[in-house]
Amino acid sequence: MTSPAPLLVITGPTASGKTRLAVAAARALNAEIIGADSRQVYRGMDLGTGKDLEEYGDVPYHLVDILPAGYRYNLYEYLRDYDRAEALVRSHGRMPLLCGGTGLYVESVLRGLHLPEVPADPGLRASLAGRTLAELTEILASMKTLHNTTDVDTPQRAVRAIEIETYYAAHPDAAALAQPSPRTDAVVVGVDIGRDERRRRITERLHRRFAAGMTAEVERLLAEGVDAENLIYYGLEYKYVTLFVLGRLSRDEMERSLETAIHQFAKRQMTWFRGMERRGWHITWLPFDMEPVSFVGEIQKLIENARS
RNA sequence: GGGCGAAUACCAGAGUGGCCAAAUGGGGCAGACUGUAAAUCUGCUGGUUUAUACCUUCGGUGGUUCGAAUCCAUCUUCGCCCA
Repeated sequence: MTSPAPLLVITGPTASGKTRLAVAAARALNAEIIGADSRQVYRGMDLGTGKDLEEYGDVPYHLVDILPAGYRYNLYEYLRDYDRAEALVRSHGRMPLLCGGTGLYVESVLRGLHLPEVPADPGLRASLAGRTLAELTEILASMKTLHNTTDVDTPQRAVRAIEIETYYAAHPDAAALAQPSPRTDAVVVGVDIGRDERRRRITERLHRRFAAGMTAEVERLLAEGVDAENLIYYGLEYKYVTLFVLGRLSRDEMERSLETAIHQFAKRQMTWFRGMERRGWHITWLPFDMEPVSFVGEIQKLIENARS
């Protein structure tokens, strides 16, 4: 009796070439790719998110192009969709290959986190309206141990956190569901790329994207009725190109700020991965410029070791 | 040829006798982060393994002063204006 296929994870910073390597691995290992990218979920946002759909060929992929541009996806929805996607891949008798650079999504999957649906509570929100962040923080602290800082970054976040805690208090079964159970069947590979090379590739890729019509892509999204504020909220390419299209930034300012912002984003991704390692996740780093055949060979070894 | 202005840390830029290793912003580095995560937030950023400490720094040189990034002289470079 063979043990079930492990969960293979391929992550890394932006512009490291994750997709290409993941596709090679999926072909060799009979896997289907599940995206772990908070922006590639949107349809019509291709150049700016670096979707590279043509690289997939006949390899099935999930959680890419699943939502209309302008939608605001979140972690709860991602985990819900992830669980469905993994079940679907397994029902095909294939190995799930989680690929993407959204650290929060990747780590949440690895932690075996499943969040219950917590509906908005208009009454509660109304009763908390106008409270200061300090007051909200105090209320939240009285409900649970503050285990993170982003809950109380802004009043809106704090209100949502209180809303969730209130719901948990009334629904113990939902609270129980939110207890993570870390997965032990995962093999995590990181695409390793040095800082200078990473920055070079980001800059180079950015120029290619502009040449390929990234500005036109944003103009098209706006013309289709996607709200500019939502595009700006997406950050990076969509934020800066939208600001340029709206005339709020000159072309030169936009290109410079965007390039810097992407470099900073990649750095933040690396901070997340280092944090994951400190939290106990083992990531095997393989060089970004490895031959796909060798890359796949290394992964096969890792999977065999994990099985024994 | 004459006149004026400017030269400050990686960059921009404040400071105009002591409270200045020098505001602020950017960049960079490090970090946090469970319902926004390509988001949001925090710390550090001349050197000395710790520092309410010392050393080196504000174009160069030489002065004035108890004390200079700040005042004076001179040189260099850059910008502007009049010829």
